[in-house]
Amino acid sequence: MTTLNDIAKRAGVAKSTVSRYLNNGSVSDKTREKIQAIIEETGYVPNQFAQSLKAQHSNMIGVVLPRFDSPSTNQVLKGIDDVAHEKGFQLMLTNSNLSIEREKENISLLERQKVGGIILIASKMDEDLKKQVTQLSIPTLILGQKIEGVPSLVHQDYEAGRLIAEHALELGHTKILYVGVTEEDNAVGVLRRNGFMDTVKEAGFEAAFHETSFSRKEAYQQALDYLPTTEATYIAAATDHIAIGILNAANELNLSVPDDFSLSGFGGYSESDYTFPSITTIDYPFYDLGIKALNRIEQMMKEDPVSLLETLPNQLNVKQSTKKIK
Amino acid sequence: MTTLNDIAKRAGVAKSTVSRYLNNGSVSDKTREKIQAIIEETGYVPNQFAQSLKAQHSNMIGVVLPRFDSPSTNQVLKGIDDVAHEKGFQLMLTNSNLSIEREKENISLLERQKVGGIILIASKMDEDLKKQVTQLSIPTLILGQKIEGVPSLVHQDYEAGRLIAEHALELGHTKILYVGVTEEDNAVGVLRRNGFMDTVKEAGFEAAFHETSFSRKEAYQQALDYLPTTEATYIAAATDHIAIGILNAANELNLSVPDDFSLSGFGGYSESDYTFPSITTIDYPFYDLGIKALNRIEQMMKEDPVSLLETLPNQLNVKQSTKKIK
DNA sequence: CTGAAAGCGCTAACAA
DNA sequence: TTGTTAGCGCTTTCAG
Repeated sequence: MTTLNDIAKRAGVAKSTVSRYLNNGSVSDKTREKIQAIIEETGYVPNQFAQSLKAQHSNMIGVVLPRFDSPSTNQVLKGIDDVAHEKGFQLMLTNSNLSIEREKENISLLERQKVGGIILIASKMDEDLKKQVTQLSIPTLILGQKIEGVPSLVHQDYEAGRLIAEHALELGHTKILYVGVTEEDNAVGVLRRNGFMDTVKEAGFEAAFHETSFSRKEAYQQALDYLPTTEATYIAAATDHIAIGILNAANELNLSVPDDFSLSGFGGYSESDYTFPSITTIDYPFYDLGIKALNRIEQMMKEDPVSLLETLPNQLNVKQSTKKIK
Repeated sequence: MTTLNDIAKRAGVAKSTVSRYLNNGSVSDKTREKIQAIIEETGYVPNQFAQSLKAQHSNMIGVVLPRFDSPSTNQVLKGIDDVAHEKGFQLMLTNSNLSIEREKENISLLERQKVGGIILIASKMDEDLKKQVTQLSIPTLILGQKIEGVPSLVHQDYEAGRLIAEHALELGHTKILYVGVTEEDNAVGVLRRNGFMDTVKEAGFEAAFHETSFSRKEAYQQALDYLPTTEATYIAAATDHIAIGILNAANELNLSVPDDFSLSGFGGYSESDYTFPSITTIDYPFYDLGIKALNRIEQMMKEDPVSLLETLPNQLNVKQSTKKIK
């Protein structure tokens, strides 16, 4: 392996000169050329361990993600990765497998690895985790949730709830069922639902509520139970996955969407395009979120000032699964 | 930050003694206890950069994956991650975004990072790449493809093709269309198809062939064209995604699966469970592949001997989309 | 069983 | 502009 020292010897200079060439660049033209030639010839690449040992941190970017098989997370990841690749950052991905304990573990791990920055794609949060994140000495960016005092990028979930509710009301629906998830998830479980419920209430109606999990399978099985008896003409599911589960149950029960009831999701995963009927949803800019995230964490690593909170707008995407009530 | 030196000083011993305590362990009981207490008290954690600088390599495991949004890759990843987490290995994931150039880049990158082992989830391959992999000084394991002389784990794709063909024939179908992909992908484009075609031919029939891409959207659009005129009573798609695309087109055209034609995929992604009708497929053990991969790379890193090639069996999973011909 | 000392490859303060 | 030097935190010989 070629080292700084090798280059220095062959160029007949001190290693600090080579180091300077590599970093600041304050070197005479003559030595510059000499060094350059030798580096090219040998294909020298600096040893990252030595650099990091010296610097006391690496410039990798750590990412904590909730799971590998979430289409939305994968879109975010793709955005992060595209920019990271372009800017030459190395990513260190850690999976917390939907466990809050592993989220904490992963953060500690990235801290120990002394990554330059952390992007936390949040799922569940508790006080412990918030405290841990707040005390981190590494620049940290939260995606999808908020923590007091920590920079974050979030979707406009409350507004998304409103958009879907307005859509349902415009189509003339008044018997409405909202199928949501646990309040432990603030963005999906609380904001979307509140945006939806508030809007329905303001219009003078009341939506029923059913709580399910994020699992498509569970949504499917529960829907088999409640679909036969529900009076709702519009069912708003809190995610596209849940909506797909409900659609599968409707098919199973020989109910037609949107003839028997209208159905919508949230998310804009490409999945909701490929069901039949395709499902009305709110498109979230996941890919853009990833792009923004990496740019922002880079700023933070350079200690540029950044705003604490940025919200990304989303929009209604009307497809085949919703229609005017007769 | 606490260092080895700090511990040594506080314990009144030399740092080499602490190091020995941490590694081999040949230390007197008395010093052992002293050191232990201080380490616990301070929460000391060894500096990985220093360790790696010394060792000239880290014990992270690098993974090269084709893209983030593939359900099968995600399953493999989950298997890899579960074992890695259990065994305390750190993963370094790199995305090659379906580009063979980025595959090469990523491998070089992992080489420069001096990871302890590389798991290459292959997609496309060319001679250059094969050469690069063969010359690697880091233990490397290929998933899903073969390279001469490099350990690999592959699916039984040819056999999978046979299984599906046998199923179609058993149901009495003789007018068969196989919708496949490019031969650049050996496992999916060549082996699956050959297994299928050979079996059909041995039975005395001939299947038609249509080439498409891996994209569900493209499969959908092309199917809109050929479904109205095809004579096939059985369509075998080379992946579940393609099958879903075809199913969507059938829905669009008011064709019924399996009444108008039977349809099958390959892959066993959970997606094929949640369409209506659910799609007959070959279940591949992706998660197990990930588990095996990590165990194997660990062996390789310990320089245990490993077999060069292991093939993982898969099995037919009959669901609602295929039925006996009338 | 333990300590002293060298060195992994790099950076940066200081001196020339 | 350049070289000398010290040191990041750890492991590992080699003596004792």
